[in-house]
Amino acid sequence: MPHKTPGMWPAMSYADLLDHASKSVAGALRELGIDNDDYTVEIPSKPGFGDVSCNVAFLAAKAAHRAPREIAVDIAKECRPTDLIERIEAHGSGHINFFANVPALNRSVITSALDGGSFAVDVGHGSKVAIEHTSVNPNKALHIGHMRNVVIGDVISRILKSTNHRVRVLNYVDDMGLQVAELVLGFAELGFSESDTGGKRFDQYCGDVVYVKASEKIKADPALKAKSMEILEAMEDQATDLAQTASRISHKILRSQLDTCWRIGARYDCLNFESHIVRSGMWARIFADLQKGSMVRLETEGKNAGCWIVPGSAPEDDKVLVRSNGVATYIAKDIPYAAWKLGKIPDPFGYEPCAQEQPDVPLLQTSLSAPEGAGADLQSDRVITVIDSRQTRLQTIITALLAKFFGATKQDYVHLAYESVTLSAETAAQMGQQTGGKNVQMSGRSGLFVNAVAVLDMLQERARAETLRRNPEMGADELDRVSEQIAVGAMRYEMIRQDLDKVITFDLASSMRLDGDTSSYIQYAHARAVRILQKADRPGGGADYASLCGAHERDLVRAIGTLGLSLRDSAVNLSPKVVARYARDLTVAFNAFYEHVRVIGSSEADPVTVARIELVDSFRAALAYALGLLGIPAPPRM
RNA sequence: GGGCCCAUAGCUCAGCUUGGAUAGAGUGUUGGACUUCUAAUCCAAUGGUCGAGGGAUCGAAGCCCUCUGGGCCCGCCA
Repeated sequence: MPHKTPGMWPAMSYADLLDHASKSVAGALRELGIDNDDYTVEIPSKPGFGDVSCNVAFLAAKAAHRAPREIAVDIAKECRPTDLIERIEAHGSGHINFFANVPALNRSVITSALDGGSFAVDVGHGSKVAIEHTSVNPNKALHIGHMRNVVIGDVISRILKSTNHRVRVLNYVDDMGLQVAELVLGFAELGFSESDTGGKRFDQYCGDVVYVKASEKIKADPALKAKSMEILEAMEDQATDLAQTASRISHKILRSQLDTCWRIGARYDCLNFESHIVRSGMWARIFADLQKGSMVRLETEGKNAGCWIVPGSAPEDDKVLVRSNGVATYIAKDIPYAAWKLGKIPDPFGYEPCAQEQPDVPLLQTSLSAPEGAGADLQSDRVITVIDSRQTRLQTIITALLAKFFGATKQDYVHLAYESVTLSAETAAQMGQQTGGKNVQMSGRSGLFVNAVAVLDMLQERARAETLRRNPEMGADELDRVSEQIAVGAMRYEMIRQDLDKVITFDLASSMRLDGDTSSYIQYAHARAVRILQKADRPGGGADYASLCGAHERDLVRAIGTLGLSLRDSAVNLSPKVVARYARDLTVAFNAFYEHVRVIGSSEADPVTVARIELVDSFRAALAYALGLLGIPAPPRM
């Protein structure tokens, strides 16, 4: 690569540019005897105000009893240029604007972008983070609501890995819950066949047919309700036939679910089974300690008589830990589990490879028979649990109890909440549910949900038709691969482009869009860049970085150079959306460049052409990295 | 009744954490650009009492308070 001088140029060019501006201001303030360190330097939202802007004059105006613009003039006069900053101007508004040395900045951004791996930034300093996501009850196929969980969790894990965190990804499998028991009832009591699924995938058959039917009958028949509770109790004892059946069925469903997660590129380090948590005796040990203290008590009267509770601030806030029949509640089971994740208690599990082989990275699962704590190294300094916001209240309680019992802080144990995915009125109507024009919550119990695999398959068909239309000569294998990559990207992007606290209204028709603010818009630009690079001879001559000075080139350079800033922001705030928007903004900058600036055509030894080719290559590298953070594939053709 | 979240263009959303320059995208509608590195693209026009009111501030979409509308949660289910 021409002009690549490792170590000579900063790896994070825009972060450095900001740093230069900040130090320049600090120096000026010292000269002027102004005492202020609250000011910020930032990249202006609009062009025309320089490359970096500082607000210090506004802040200093008050103490000095002077107009911001006057102070700005004084400060700007004292600011020293650097190798990245050419000049400094006080703007009439009071802002101080820094103008970059364009060739130096271009060179810096391009060389660091072309230096593989230089996009990563250090936020975590090597700290250990466990991320738990997916955690779908093993009684059904994943629907699009679950996909939001999987994608958020997976993207956060990718972002944290790229910001120097040691990340472990966990998937909690509740193989002992009521939902599994009700499904077992469908097979054991209602005559559903385990082998004849009517051509459906097993998870889909169980969730769409058996579970829905069983739920319906249980609701109508108290005897069946009692029966499902019996099954639930029987499942506690591994030796019973019902426990064996439950285990066999839930594992079979889990296998189908994992296929779906793997299809969209999610990977895990360990599956944690609730049955193992229960049978490990973790809760009993903690409970014995708790009983000695004053944080829990046995109720003798009132609605919770016979239960062990954690007293709340008011009687109605009391939370039951152990039921009157002696069985621990979900909250009780979650406390030792959370404590285990945080390494607050010894590891009671052994680990063994998951029987179903995961692509790319090995997958473990908890085991009670394998030797304990066999080097899985899962326990972490910080735990992030991805669960939808309907469980915020419960998670708040668990966080508070963890603080009380184990001294874990809010930073250690994070509930990463997101709003749910609802169905549009139109899509609900297509599924036979009239909602009077309103959106509706999905419901596994009543069968009102949109299957994730079905959506992926439809997306792939759409993408295949579109790709074939443009690439009639493309072979079947490549067509399959590319259309799958487009489908996966579309699904993932849709799940993270909005903020976590926004409800997603899923509409089947509009989810099939491949233009506008979608992942295929972004992927398409990647393919365009790859095509240019394929066609261009790479002469290896000197690049004229000063020539990249038009608005389109400069916008593109800025977009490439700010990847690290977006990555840091998204990691600190646990916000996948920040990277999604970055990828899109980067793409917008490239498309504008592409439309207006010719790359190939003139002499390819021309230093201007060399610079443009390097710019395109830098863009490709930055975009591929950003897409990697989002788990969105980057096809070279589409 | 209590708690959490949301409200910005016709629609879907950025911007709010850390107040500062003309509030931005996509979509929709209208018009335009393919003998050119892929038109899944681009350009132009259109479109905003930033839910309402009050407060602190030189300055508010952003901060504080009140209210309105909407979503979600409040089980010996998970």
